[in-house]
Amino acid sequence: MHRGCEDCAVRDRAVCAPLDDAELAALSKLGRRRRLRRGESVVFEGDDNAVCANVLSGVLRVNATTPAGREQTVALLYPADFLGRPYARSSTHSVTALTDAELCVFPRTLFERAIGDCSPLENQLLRRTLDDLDRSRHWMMLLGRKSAGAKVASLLVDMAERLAPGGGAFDLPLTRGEMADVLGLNIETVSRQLTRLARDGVILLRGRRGIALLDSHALGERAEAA
Amino acid sequence: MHRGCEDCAVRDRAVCAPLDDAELAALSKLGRRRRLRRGESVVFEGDDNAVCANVLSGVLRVNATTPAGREQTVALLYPADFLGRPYARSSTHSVTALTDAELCVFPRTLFERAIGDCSPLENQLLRRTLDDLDRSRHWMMLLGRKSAGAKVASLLVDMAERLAPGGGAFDLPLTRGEMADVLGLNIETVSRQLTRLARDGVILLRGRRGIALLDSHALGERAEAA
DNA sequence: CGGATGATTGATATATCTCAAGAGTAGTGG
DNA sequence: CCACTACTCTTGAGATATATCAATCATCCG
Repeated sequence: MHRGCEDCAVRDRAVCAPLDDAELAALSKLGRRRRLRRGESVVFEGDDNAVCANVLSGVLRVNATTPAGREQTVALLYPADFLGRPYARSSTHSVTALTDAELCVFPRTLFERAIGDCSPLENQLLRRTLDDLDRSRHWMMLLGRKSAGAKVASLLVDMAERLAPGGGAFDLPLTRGEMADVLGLNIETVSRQLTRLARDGVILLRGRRGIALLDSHALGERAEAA
Repeated sequence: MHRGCEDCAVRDRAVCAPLDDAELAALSKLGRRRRLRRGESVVFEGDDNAVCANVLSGVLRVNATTPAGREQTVALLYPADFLGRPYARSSTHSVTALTDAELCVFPRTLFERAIGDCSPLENQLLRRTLDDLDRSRHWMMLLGRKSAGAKVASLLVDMAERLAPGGGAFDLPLTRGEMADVLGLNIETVSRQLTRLARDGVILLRGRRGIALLDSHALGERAEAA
């Protein structure tokens, strides 16, 4: 069955953080852990919107598809992030694992009931959703007004903050093509911009996924440049 | 002073819709009506985040500024929409009236207290914020992956739904330049796309702001085209 | 080691931007 | 009521960033 929340890796950072022991016990009865392999989806665009979840480990993407069939990634999910869309019967996005990942999954309707029964949970979810909205709007600015070079630099800064706080080296959770879907670019443009950053000594690329930020300051400048 | 909520134009559609009489009376004590002239701002990027509000009439825009100084509109607000960012000390966006407008304004901290005291209000705000997030992500798809022609068509469809449900003619609340800021384009490109739609008989332009959708179906197709 | 997939690089095409000029609309004040 | 002046909008020509197409090259995995 479901193990308790005592050993949860994101106990103090997920939506459930503000719950007291009794509330947590009630909520934990509804949840199940689920492992995902890289490439597996939890939510499918257009399908029944069956689940909500907390991300325990790994990186996921939230994708929308253009009517013409092109993909746009509208959010990246990291450990402790909340996933899902309460109060909607069907899902307008898909959610797919970019790396192997682990989730704490709740049936959507039960989770909605938990929201109604547990005011700290509702409030925390509201705060998170407001944060997500800010992030989404910030990303709109990037998509609408930044150059390819600034987009790529921004994404690297963003991922480094999540995956290697303090700076240094980390593994990219995304392929070039996946980065292109996040940034509204194509594969070749992403590749060229990375090559240029490496040539200029701002980053160091090691193999397909290895990256080190050699000059975070310069990278930040490029993320903000016209 | 502040008149009651009985004559409120958006009584049954704004965040306060689910409140009972007592709850509404308590909330209404905190709010004041405020008129805005076209061009006036209620919220300034980077400033103290002092207010939340309901839009009673008019159209407003929520803008973000690129570090390089370029503008991107991240949301349009219509009557009954909620405006503001609870739980944040400073504001990351500016909010400006595109037409003369009327708001029902609440001091942010008092509104936060009301959220805590009134569970239907909190739940309604959560639902709205989730809707806003969906809309924002949908717009990300447009910014990242649609062509100029599809962007302009999409915006027209969107505005028509809000301003002239049922189709037909309405006045554009935005100048060409303001449309460009919404779509991540420049003025000339917006103008050319509109001219083309008119030449093709999909819309009819009358003066600067007048527009009629002659062929909503064709417009929809163009909004979805590659 | 070999094959498959993903990444890089180059040449070319094209959508959108930029720059520049002219035309249409309002609004203003005589 | 009619210039006059401010904008805003349109249109065109040319520049440029990014996309597309195509080939080669790494890297990873079995």
